[in-house]
Amino acid sequence: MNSNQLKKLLHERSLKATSARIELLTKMHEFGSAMSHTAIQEAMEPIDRVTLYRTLESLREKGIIHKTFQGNNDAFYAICGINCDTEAQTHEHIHFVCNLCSSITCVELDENFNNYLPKHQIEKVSIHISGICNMCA
Amino acid sequence: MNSNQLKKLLHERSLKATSARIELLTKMHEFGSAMSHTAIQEAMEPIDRVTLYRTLESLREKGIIHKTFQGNNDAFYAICGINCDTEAQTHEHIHFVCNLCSSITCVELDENFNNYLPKHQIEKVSIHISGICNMCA
DNA sequence: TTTTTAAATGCAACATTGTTGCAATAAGTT
DNA sequence: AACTTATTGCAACAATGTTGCATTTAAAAA
Repeated sequence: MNSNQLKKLLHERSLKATSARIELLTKMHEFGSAMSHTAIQEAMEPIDRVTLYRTLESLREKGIIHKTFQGNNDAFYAICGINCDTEAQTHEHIHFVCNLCSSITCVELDENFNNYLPKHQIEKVSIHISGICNMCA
Repeated sequence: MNSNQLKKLLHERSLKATSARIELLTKMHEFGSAMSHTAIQEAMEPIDRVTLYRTLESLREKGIIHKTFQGNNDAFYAICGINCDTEAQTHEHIHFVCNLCSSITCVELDENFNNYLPKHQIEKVSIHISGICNMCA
């Protein structure tokens, strides 16, 4: 995804195509899988911490990236529609974290979880799985 | 679970039966479902913050409680074997968070996730589901 | 029961992470 | 090019988590 495509995407979601946003999305795209907040911060150095928080939040609000947690309190982020096979702005998926290469694969989830939770109304599902991915196995 | 049972449990795991540990486990047991770190801190007032961190960590290390994250960075904790239907010290389950009453139900997970992730070696699964629980529905 | 000893606590100080307000800057519009 | 508004960068603050150390407490030994 080049700079012009990113600008178009940002404009579609009524966000200005600022250098911080373009750089962030480019870095995440290059990285190829989900990145932790810490990893993003390092990759964006010497960006202002506050700007990074606000940049991530604006992109998340507009559904361009999504945010999850994986067993510790370092949030991680993935580009929607690049790491994930869906166009929906909100969607559920399995995050598979490889314990060897640390890559995070997003897998769509379509199973009916009501089998497990009868009478529960399910509004949001997030699944985190870790192990060894097919590349590392 | 009374104080003597708790003392026995702590001794079995080579932990001293200190008042902080007994009080914490009693409060969590009374509460009935998983509690966030914030909720625990409030319930334990005026406990020293450091002591609470260390108490939670020691109980977690010995598999008496477990720790997970649910969409934000306020960790939550549940007593293993009380909130969960298993004796294993490490186990996988679905956490169902009710958006109305905020209770957290643990549901055992036994599905074969390799159906979703062919060739992946799955070591750890954590699932977070939120919605409306059967009590609130 | 008293003494011993090792673990756990409480405090202070520090480190890290996340937030708010505001003036300066940059993006998109006219 | 000038205008308008979102975004940035900084400073200050707030909240969360960690470390070292002297004191206290729990459990074991005498």
